[in-house]
Amino acid sequence: MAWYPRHHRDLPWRHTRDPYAIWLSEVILQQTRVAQGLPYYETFLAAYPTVQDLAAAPEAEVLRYWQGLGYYSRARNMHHTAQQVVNEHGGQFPSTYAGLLQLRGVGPYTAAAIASFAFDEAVAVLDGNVYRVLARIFGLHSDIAAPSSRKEFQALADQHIPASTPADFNQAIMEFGAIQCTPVKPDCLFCPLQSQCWAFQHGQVALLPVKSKAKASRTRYFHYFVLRHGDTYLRERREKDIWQGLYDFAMAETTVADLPPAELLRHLDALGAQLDTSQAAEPSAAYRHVLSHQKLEARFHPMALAQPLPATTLRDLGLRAYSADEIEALPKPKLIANYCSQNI
DNA sequence: AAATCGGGGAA
DNA sequence: TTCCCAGATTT
Repeated sequence: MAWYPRHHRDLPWRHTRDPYAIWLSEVILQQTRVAQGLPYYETFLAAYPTVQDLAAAPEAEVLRYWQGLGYYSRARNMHHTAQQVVNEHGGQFPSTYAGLLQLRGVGPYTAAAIASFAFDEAVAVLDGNVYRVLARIFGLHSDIAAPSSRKEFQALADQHIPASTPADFNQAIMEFGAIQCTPVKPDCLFCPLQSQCWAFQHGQVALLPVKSKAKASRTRYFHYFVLRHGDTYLRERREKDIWQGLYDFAMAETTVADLPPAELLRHLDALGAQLDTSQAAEPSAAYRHVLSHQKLEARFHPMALAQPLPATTLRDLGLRAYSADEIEALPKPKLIANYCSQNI
């Protein structure tokens, strides 16, 4: 806490005690670097200055602002919680850790952050930074990827947070982890905790924290049918799997790289699509896209419809026609946004 | 307890 | 490539 005032970054959410703004920043920053989340925080606060504004917005608009930030359930949960706060709490956020924990998308970390920053409750935050700082200083070798380790670290953090200045403690320990006690090449030479740090004293800084490795990701092959009629394109809203609530195209998925021509025809047949073969185009090159647990390889097949698909077919398949302007306003996965910006 | 859910930056 | 980021929810 002595280190913090001289080294911390000046970040906008540190200048407010508005639980709404703090909640917004914390949700945006979940599994997200400050540099990546910062512009989104400014955008959201400008678009929705109050929780009432956010609650009144259409979900697709919220997702559109969130586009590119990833983990889209955060945006859907955030929108739901805004409506919950307005409708069930009279527009006021719960003022305790336990109350905040009841909100959708607010877990132990976020509840502790809001409770301490907005309401001075003495609950310790436990994020990636805190795990790392505690593991090194106290020489804890428990696997931080294992859920069972949480209790041990949480108890240690709770044991050290001062009841009088919990917000300062939480800000300081996270900032210390982000700037000084970094994952790789921490600045031990100029560290104020050098003499008290178990890892430094035992030459194990690089070995802590212990974290088991994530399993290898699988590769998926997406074949998108970019069905155009005139200047409209057929799009679908994803309802499950990745990218829920975002819009892409009708598609087929395979476990190998190629979609056999016969299978392509079968899918088009299922759509009942009559194609304008005079405007036939080759499928695009592969667009590669990497997620935490999946590698995606997508090819886009642009096709012109000779006539619009029947309304019943569109409804059954969950498709709708959109103009280029409407497409711009739809929330899209980064992969799809990349394709659209180049081809539509 | 393990799996799932994005995207980007740094080394 | 690999790691990891102000984690939460579902299975």
